This record gives sequence, structure tokens and C-alpha cells, in this order.
Amino acid sequence: MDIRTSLLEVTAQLFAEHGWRGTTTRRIAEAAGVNEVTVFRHFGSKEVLLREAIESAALVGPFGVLPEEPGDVRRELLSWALAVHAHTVGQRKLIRTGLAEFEEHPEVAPVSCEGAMRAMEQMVGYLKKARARGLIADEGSLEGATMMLMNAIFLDGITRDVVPSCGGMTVPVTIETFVDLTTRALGVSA
Amino acid sequence: MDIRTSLLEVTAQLFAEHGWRGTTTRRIAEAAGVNEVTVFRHFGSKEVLLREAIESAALVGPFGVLPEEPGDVRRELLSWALAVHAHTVGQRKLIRTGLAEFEEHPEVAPVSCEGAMRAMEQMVGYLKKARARGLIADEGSLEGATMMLMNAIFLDGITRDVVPSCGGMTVPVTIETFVDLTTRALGVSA
DNA sequence: TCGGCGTGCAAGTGGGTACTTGCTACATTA
DNA sequence: TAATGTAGCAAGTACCCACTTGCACGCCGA
Repeated sequence: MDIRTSLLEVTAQLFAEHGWRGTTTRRIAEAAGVNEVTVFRHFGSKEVLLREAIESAALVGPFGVLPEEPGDVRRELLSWALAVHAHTVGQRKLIRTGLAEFEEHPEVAPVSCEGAMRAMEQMVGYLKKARARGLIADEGSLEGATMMLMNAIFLDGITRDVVPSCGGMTVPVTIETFVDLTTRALGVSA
Repeated sequence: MDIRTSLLEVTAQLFAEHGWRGTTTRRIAEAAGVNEVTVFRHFGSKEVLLREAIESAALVGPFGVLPEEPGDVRRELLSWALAVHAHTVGQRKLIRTGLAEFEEHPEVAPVSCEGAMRAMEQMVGYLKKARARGLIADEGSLEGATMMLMNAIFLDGITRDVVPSCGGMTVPVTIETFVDLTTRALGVSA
């Protein structure tokens, strides 16, 4: 593989696990199997390399799509939610580190959550169409419901391996419960 | 103030903002206004000091209580949720850093979320009493609803200053929407 | 065959890291 | 008054950090 590419990859992984300060040029070089000098010859500085690596690592995706035409809202939302959760779990280390690094490197944190932002827009659009079609009740904030469901899924995804999830519910059960409550709140017609 | 106490305080704050590696003994001493040697005379090592500081910082609270006897469920939940959110916002830096540090210091991460755990238990107990009294419908998982609401509030609290909250809703509006959806999902009698 | 080009290697620079040692100054207490 | 404990200060140790320099080696196109 291209040296440049593999440097970006190992850097993103090291950053996700050890943070900015913990990702030393020596470790990067070692993990990529190249000389430390080569790192600087390619990127000039640690900062440039890290920025580029984080940005490209945050762009992985997409994680699933909601149908253009809402049909079985409950089922469609459920499979969508499971995909979002799986994607979040896959990115959890990067997200956690990115959020913490916001204090010292404010520009890298938002990019690590970019996927979640796009997902929310997608779900809001889907729910609006569903409401227009009379598939869900006329009351209840769609933006609020989206934010609440996504927040719940997102937090579960990034903390599940850290905190002994209270109750110890499995992923499918948890997500199904969340979707169930969401459809209940929105008055989804069975 | 006692030197030992002020060392613990500034250490917890430095850790919340700069992480484990970024919290150097030099900075600790400088921030506490003491000589660096004094730090080692009191705690022996950076590790001991950090552990103790994080633990004591995570124990601040409590942030509010739900009434023993459920009455106006919607209003009681709302004021409770606002208090939980405010507490989360106050602890957000410590929580974010603690979560990220889980990779390298697995034992400090859980303590930073301990408050949230206790809050969940409290809310589940409250909802069970409310259901027993017929104040909420018989369907819908109470544990699930609690987890979902707390997750949503918690994530909003720790990311609000990092990610440009989609929609730009204010805190009271956001929390009210979350509580509204929760009561709707649980069929709270008006 | 030759001239770049990319790479490895060894060494060094200036600074930061946790942590130690030896000494001095002061305030409390016996 | 004398002993003790707590603090500051200066210096030093051994290591890690990002980053630089100079040189040698091999590969590939002209």
C-alpha cells in the first residue's frame, strides 16, 4: 500500500486510542513500518498529518438509507436505527477522543460527529413525508423526536463498552425499545 | 485553603481540560501556587494524585430529587430533567475527557458517569410508582423510557458546546420537547 | 549509463516529562 | 529554647518529544 495512505490510516487509529498528545511521531512511524523521518518528509509536521488523518477517518460511511417513500414506518425506522447504532459503535473511539480533544483542538471535534448530523436531517425528512401521508399523528415535534432518538442511540453506541450499561440490555433490544417509544410518542399507525 | 485540597481541585480541572497526559505536574503546581516538589511530597506520584482528584470531582452532586409521591408527572419530570441537564453541562468537560481516557485508564471513565447511573435508578423507581397509581399507561418499557430520556439529555449536555446543535434549540425548549415525547410515549394522563 | 527521487539510518537540537536530592526558612509545639 | 514538620528553591537524572541534518543506498526513466 501507498506509504502516505498507510500513514493516514495508522495515525487515525492511534489518535482514536491515544489522543493528540499520545499519538507521537515515533509511534506513527513504528506502526506504519517506516522511518520517523519519512513521516516529516510526507507531511511536514505532526499537526498537518493528524488533521488530515482525522478528517479522512471521519468521512467513512454512509451507514444506511431511509426509503424515499415511507411505508412501514416502525420497521423502516428500526432497521435504520440499527444501522446508525452499528456505525456509531464502529466510530466510537474516534468520537470519544474527538469530543474530548475539543478543548485543545476545537476544529477536529465537529468533524467526528458529522455523520450524525447528516443522519438527523435524513430522518427528519423521512418523518415529514410520513406525516404528510398520514402515517403518523399530527402532534409531537418531529425534529424533537429525531434528536431524541438519535441522541439516545448515539450515546448508547459510544458508551456501551465504557459504562456497564444499566440493565445490561443487548443492542437489538435497546434499539427496538427506543424505536418503539419513538413510534409510540409520534402515534405511528400500526 | 488546605494545600492538599487545592491540589486536588486544580488537578481535576486541569484533567478535565487537558486530559491525563496534558495534566503535567508542573502545570498542577503552578495552578495551585505551590512548588512542584510539594506535589510529590503530598501524593508521591502524578498517578495517585490524578486518581484521587478525578474520583472526588466525580462525586459532586446531587442534582435534584423526584418526589416520593408522583403527582403531576409531566411537570415533575420536566423540572427533574432540567436539573439533570444542568448538572451534566457543569460536568461536561470531565465527562468527555473521562470517556476518552477509557482506552488508557479504564478505571477512571466509569466514575465520571456515576451520577447518571444513580439518576436512572431514581427515575425508574419514580415511574414505577406512577404506573402503580395509574398515572401512566400500562404499555411501554419504563426502563427503556428512562434510558432514552437520560441518554438524550446526557448527550445534549456534553455536546451542546462542541457541535452546533442542529436546529439551534435552546436548552429549555429541547428538554421540554424530550419530556413531552416521553410522557406521550408513556401515555401520561393529562 | 547517468541523474533524480524516495527511502533508511545515525546523530543531534532544544525543550518537556516525572521524579529525586540537598539545602534553607519559617511556624508550631513540647 | 529546642525539636519537629512543612514549605520553597536550585539543581540534576534519565527519558521522551517534534523536528532537522547529512549521508548512503536502490530504483526507475531518459
